[in-house]
Amino acid sequence: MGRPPCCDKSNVKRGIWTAAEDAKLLAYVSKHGVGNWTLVPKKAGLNRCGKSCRLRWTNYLRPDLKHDSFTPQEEEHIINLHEAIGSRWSLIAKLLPGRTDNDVKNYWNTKLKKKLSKMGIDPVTHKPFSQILSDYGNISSLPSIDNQFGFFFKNSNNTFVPKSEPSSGITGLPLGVNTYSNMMMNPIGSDNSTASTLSLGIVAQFQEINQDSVQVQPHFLNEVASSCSSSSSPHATDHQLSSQPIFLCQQSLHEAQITPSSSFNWSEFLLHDPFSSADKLKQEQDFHGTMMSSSSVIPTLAGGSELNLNATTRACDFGSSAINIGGQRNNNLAHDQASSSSMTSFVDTILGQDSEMQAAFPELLDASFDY
DNA sequence: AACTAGAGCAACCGCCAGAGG
DNA sequence: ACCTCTGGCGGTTGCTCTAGT
Repeated sequence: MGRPPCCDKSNVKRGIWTAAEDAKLLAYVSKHGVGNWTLVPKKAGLNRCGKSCRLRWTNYLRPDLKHDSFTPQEEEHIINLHEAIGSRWSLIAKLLPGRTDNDVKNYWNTKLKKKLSKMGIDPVTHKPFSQILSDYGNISSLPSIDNQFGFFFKNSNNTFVPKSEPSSGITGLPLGVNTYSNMMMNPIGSDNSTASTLSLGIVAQFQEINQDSVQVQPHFLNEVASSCSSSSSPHATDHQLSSQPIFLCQQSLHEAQITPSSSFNWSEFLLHDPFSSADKLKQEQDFHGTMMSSSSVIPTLAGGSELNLNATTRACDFGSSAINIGGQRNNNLAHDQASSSSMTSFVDTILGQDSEMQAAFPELLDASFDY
């Protein structure tokens, strides 16, 4: 028959661990290392289930764990990763040194979900609520400009209402959220504005980058694409990603107009009140700066194939860097680079390692990833 | 001071894939 | 081949603390 049960669950202690128990477990693991967890409680003199010991060790006692609060960079990273791969906490935690899946999961559930909701962003799809509504065809009858901006909040009746604060156009729009999928799902419309022209060029370049990138990093892009498109097409295939026209959805003129404002930085948004007047002013300035500098930004995106991996990294760098595709960084570029450089380089490192792995194990390229 | 609601977090639950007998 | 267990994972629960009334 099979193995004996790891413990008698009816006779093991449960609940909060005491300091003495922690000390015993710590002493044992420090001396013998982690091995068969079913043997650990017996050898360590603990009246606990092995599973409970493993959990206590991995979530609390491990010496490499951080026990301080999450940094803004980690916060941004979690959001971006969640947008890219969903609630795969163990994966996300592996990209956050010193954090456990439980830490990340708790932080998401207690703070980040609420934060996103307050910002008018659906924490599941990472899309503005307005876009979700429009996806369901409920927004077409609503008038003009407010509908662009995802500033829908739940009222006391638990229904979404637009924020009453007048919008100046681009102000406070958290459109960097889901930049990748916004580009896929919110292609530029048919107006003749500078913004639209700008974005058309960007989307075209993004399409080019995207196609090349599929050749370079299919596994990576598949993962991102399948996740980002989960709300509307949860089972998007590689074929859909690589060959389907980018202009998948008919979008309203209003939504087309806002695309250039995909100049958004999580750190800025999360750390500041998005509706404060100071931030509004700053964001307006950013937007104007973007528009003024856009013509010089676009050519930098039109690199050859050697650029594409990096460009894809930028585009799918699930965050501040992704905004670069949107014809922007703005006047705060230097500041942002300084503040997020460690995270960006970290992501670049991860992606670089991924590329190396792909090169070393080309058979992985043929593997299907069904999330 | 007492009560309540919400936040934060540690721990448990249940499922799954893989491994051992 | 089959059964059972382990280890790992994501989801959920429940306890503790704190702020508000």
